[in-house]
Amino acid sequence: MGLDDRKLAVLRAIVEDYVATQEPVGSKSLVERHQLGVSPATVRNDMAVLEEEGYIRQPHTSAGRVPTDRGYRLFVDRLSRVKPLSPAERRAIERFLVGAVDLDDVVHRTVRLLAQLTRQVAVVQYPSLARSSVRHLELVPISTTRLMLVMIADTGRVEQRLVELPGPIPADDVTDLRRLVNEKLVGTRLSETPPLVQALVDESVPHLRPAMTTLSTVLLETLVERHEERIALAGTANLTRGGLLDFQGSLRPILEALEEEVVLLKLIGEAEPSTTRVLIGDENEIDNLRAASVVSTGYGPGATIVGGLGVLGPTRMDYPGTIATVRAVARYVGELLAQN
Amino acid sequence: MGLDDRKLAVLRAIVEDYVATQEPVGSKSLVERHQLGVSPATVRNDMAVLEEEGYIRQPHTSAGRVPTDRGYRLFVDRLSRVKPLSPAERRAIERFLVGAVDLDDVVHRTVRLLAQLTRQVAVVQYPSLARSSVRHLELVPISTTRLMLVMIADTGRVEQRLVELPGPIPADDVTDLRRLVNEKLVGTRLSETPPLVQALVDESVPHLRPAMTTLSTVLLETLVERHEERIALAGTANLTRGGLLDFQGSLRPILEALEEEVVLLKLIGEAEPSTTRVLIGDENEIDNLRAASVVSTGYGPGATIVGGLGVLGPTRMDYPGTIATVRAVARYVGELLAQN
DNA sequence: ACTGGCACTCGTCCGTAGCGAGTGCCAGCA
DNA sequence: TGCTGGCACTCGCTACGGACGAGTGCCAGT
Repeated sequence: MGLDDRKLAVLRAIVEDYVATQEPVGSKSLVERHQLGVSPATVRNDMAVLEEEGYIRQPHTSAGRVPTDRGYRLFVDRLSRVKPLSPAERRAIERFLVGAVDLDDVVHRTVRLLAQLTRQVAVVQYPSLARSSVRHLELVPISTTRLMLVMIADTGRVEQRLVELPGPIPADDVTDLRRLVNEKLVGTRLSETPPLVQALVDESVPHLRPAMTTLSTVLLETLVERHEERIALAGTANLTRGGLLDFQGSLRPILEALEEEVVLLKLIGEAEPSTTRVLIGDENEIDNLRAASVVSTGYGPGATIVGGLGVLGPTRMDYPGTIATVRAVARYVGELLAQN
Repeated sequence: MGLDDRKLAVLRAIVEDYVATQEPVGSKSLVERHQLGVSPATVRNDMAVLEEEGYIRQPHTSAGRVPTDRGYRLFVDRLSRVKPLSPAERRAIERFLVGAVDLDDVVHRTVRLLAQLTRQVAVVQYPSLARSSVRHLELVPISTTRLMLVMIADTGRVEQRLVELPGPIPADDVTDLRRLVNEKLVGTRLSETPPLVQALVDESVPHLRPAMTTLSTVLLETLVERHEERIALAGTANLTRGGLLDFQGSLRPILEALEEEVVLLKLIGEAEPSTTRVLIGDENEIDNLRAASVVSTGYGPGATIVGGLGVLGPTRMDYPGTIATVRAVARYVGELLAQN
């Protein structure tokens, strides 16, 4: 499949025009809007080749061409540079994130910022517990048979769970329990805690054992199994931009997918270091999202990654701009986290 | 405006048929589907009166009638009884809510349940802090100049905030601070704390005063001003049911409104004891939601109310069924909270 | 290898016509 | 007075058809 430079230029032009106008682009308007230096007829020949190779297609016989998912893929991989951010955007990011007091606050501001800048649906994963370490465990007596377990992670995440003890327990024992779990668990990565928690039970003195057993169950449940990941979402209203043209007329499947945490995690939770992942249309494993594209990346203090964030929009999106924005936001959030 | 019994029966029939079929209903099909005991011509006369009074209208000259917001209002107020729940629904509610371990868990399960049962968008407000009392305040040292403040409310809500101290502080002082704030604040309603917090600063011994001042600022910020309310949302995909007929073809304004916490709070946060509030179309103060109806109520342990919940859907909704479900769910949630 | 020319396709945009659901009105009847 | 059957009328919906035009594929010429 010999795609010479001009054919690639034609593809790039088609993608850019289509993204801008939302309308199939024909050979004539292409040569008018771009300095290709050749006639429409030549462009048509190139188009025929591009279509044969599966990079573009005609919605109708007598209409212009539209990029296919494969065309977008080629465009993203080889035909586009990441746009530098405008100073205005840069300022917007700083202004938005300065003044966050809280991890919750950071996440909420970030997701709104992303939605606003990209004008698409934004998704931000809270710092993953699996990638966090225990900073402190607190046990707060609620009544004689109830404790509130509060776990503070080094990433700023705070989780709490009610612990229903098998029987009443004196205040001194709570102090002991608190000391024991902290001694054992502080500083360890959450993913490595299960054996340590088991050890806590095994090693505990007899009169603490029942309480410790219950506590360990809750610990494992809270820290490892349930709730493990949290997600923030914003900008769903942006799905309605571009009328009903994107998403083949029905937002239903998209909205359904966005309600499933599992799905969202799959989209943005598998971040690898310093990569921006772009999933275009069909490449998406989730059926409901075959008409959408996802741009995602990881974020974290310094070089480590503690979570993912990204945006979801129509396959017809401004990839260079979106990629730039997603990266920039991720970097700023990382810096913000590093300050903790 | 003399609306005799038959005219009311006609209105009721129109509402029921329109809700069921989503199509304007004509005089002929009305007499066929309901035992009104009169001819279509008579029904037509009644319809003319109902239209004159503003309870129904014709989308087009040659089409059947559709209820107006005013018509729905009359229907809800005088023409419908709250449907008893089916045993299946009752079981669904119990099954769904049993096994919740956490306030977070309760809220999430509730909002999903509501969305599923009513097939509409569900909104649940977390127990309002303003209506909660302080159960315990915990201060966890993160570093020598940083504390994590954790507030546990009697409603189960847990809020945390990072406190940046003006200077390093020894562990003993943290203990003192903890004791002082707890002695002063535990048991008081959140809305009554501000003067007490101020008193804490005024009364504190000199060497604790700087730390206490900072702490008091954060306390006031966290507990009273910011974040004060939290909201959970589910079922947005249900907005797409009924094609694009509801909401006059554009989900945009609805989705935008749903992204604003303030708006949602206005919708469901003003609950009064044992009332179910129904807002129909125009009655809604929020412009974006003029095409929608909201059914909401308060919930809480026993007779007290700590928060609101409700659903949002097209004005063309099954009011009796929706009202019944919203009430039932609110009652179950209240019972669940009472167990704490 | 590129270009201009040309025939062809086909979606879009009217304008027209027939259909039919539904109405309003009226005269007649209990 | 209130209900009914009958009837003319409205008007949205669908189908049909023709003009238009953007866009294409192909081919012969440079």
